[in-house]
Amino acid sequence: MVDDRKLAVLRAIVEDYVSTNEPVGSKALAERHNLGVSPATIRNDMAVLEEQGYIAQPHTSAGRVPTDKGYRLFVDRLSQVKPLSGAERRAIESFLAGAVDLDDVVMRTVRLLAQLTRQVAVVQYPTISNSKVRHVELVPLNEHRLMFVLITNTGRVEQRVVELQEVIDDNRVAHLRAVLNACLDGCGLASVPDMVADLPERLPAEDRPVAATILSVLLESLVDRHDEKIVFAGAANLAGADFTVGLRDVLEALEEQVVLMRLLGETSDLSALTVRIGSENPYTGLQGTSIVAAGYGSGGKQLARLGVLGPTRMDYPVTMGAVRAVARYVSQILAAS
Amino acid sequence: MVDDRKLAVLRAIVEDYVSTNEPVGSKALAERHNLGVSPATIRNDMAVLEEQGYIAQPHTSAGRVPTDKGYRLFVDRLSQVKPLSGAERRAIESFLAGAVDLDDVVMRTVRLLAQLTRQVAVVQYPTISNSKVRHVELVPLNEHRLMFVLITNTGRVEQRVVELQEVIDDNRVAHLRAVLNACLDGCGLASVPDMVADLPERLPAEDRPVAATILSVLLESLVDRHDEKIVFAGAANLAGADFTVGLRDVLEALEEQVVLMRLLGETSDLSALTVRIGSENPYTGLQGTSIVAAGYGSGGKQLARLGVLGPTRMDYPVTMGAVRAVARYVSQILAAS
DNA sequence: CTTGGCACTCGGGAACACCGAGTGCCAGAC
DNA sequence: GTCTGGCACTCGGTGTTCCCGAGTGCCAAG
Repeated sequence: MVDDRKLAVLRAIVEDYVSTNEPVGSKALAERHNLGVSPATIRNDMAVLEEQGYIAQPHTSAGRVPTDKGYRLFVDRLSQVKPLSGAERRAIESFLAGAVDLDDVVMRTVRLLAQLTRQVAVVQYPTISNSKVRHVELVPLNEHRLMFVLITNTGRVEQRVVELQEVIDDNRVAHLRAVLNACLDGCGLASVPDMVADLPERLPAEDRPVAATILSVLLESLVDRHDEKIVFAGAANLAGADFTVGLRDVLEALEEQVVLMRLLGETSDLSALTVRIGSENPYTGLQGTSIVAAGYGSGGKQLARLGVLGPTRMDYPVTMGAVRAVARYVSQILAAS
Repeated sequence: MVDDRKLAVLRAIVEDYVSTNEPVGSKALAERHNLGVSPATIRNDMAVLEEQGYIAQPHTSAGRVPTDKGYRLFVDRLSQVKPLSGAERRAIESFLAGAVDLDDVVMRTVRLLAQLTRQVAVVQYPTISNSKVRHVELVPLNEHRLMFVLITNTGRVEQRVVELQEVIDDNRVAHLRAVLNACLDGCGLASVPDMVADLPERLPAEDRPVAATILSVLLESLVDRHDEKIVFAGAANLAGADFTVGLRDVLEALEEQVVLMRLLGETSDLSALTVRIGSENPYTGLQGTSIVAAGYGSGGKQLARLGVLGPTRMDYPVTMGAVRAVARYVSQILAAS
């Protein structure tokens, strides 16, 4: 039985605990929020909430602290995403507008998010498999080597050096380049393997070995980048917050691309604002932390995700507002470029 | 007056303090190292060393701790760089050998160094101004836009999107590309501005506005990257070590490209192994840390620097050995590619 | 110059008492 | 039935005191 007042009490507990970082007691609650009832009544409610697992006592005779389950209820039913102030929105806009290329967009985004939320920001590079080929370039470096550059419509550039078995002159390179571009231009990266499967047969016999070498490198570069690149910033913000779990574990997780990847990405719905609270998180070592993430991408299609990581005890409405806003602005920027 | 025995005492103090992280007293010294004299004698020596500023007492009636000046003397005169073990060398080699491009080399290097030294590793991307142009590519994106790509001999790729005022067809792009490459191929980046200064005049009048736009972007991309890119890894290693100064300051410094840059780069001699100890370091907030850095680069020429940052109380011989070894191997890898 | 002896210092840990915020429970009021 | 004031109880955190021992400086003798 969870009536309205109990929910109000839970909300008050979460809010107070988030702002003070100290277990909150019945008396303080009655004073700071006008719930219209006495501390004793609140105590009764708290006893019920505790029994149901929404709050807990660090030890007897201390105030209550929200549990992960309590935060979850708070996020789901008791709070609203808090929109940013006008000044903040303008700051985001002007800060992101100055970006010169994709790297720059990502770097600015992650810093912005870290600064805005005063927490650790994490940004995944746009997933290559959702992008399309905009151009393929072959650049001869010397007789036996050429550099292969793949440019996608998200502005991403993949480069590889290809070692060739035989000498190849500029004309043949130009021809290969033309064939490749004709074949791949505008084609989704996911379908590249299909498109190039029969390509060698359509070339003069002499060019086939070279083409095969290049294609293998091309395909490899696609697979390779399946381990998506992820960057983070704002680690300094961890220093202030004291984690129940060691700071070391958190820092280690942050440097593990794979872990970060799954933190952001392991969700079915890319577009929604997802919140993962404390133990909902699959990784030990990140038990005391929550993740707020959102998808972003150009043209309505979600390409990748970004988010922040902070202590479970975070201001969810504000954090969610910041993440959502940044995701939207980045999407705009990407769509425009 | 610093006789040999006093130096031996200082060395013993540094070694013991580094390994135990506790102020070291005269008795312990006499036991652990066979200096052939009694604790009382050592006390006298210690009193002299303290007076000269090489060691200090955290408080009366505690052991001695090396000062920055003491570490400096130790590094300069009392220790030798410790070579890596064969196993470590092989590990480095095989780990770096798998790199596919410049980004990958840098990323692997920084991780390797962090793991090897158990400290924070910092790697600067090869300085573009020491590189040469290998190829310039212009890729039409649509009628009003083209992507400009600059490839250097260090494998670095700079890309910019150029917005044009007028429609430009493929033939004119091809022509421009040819002219640009003819003019710039093999030319050092530093001399690019000179080389292109009179280029517009050598083109047909109709192409001049377009060329000017492209060139301005080109020049800007050179200047822009003067704020060199720097990456770090191993922040988790900071969690263990307790700094006299706050961990937060260190993390903040690490995320400030400019600060890192100067930490690594502010030295005249690129090739030497440089060590900056505690307060020798210009930045408050990094007082309790030391930096060990070395230059690296392909073909005997130093292109950039790499190093590690750790508590002043670090094992200098081992750290220096690791930094030197990694710098050498990276140079080899770069030279080969 | 080195050494053993000796008195002195002082940080850090253990033991202890105390305070007060906070709780649970109960009887009475609305 | 629900709320409220009262009351006894708990217990973490803080401040105090005390003591120990590592370490020192100094001095006189070898």
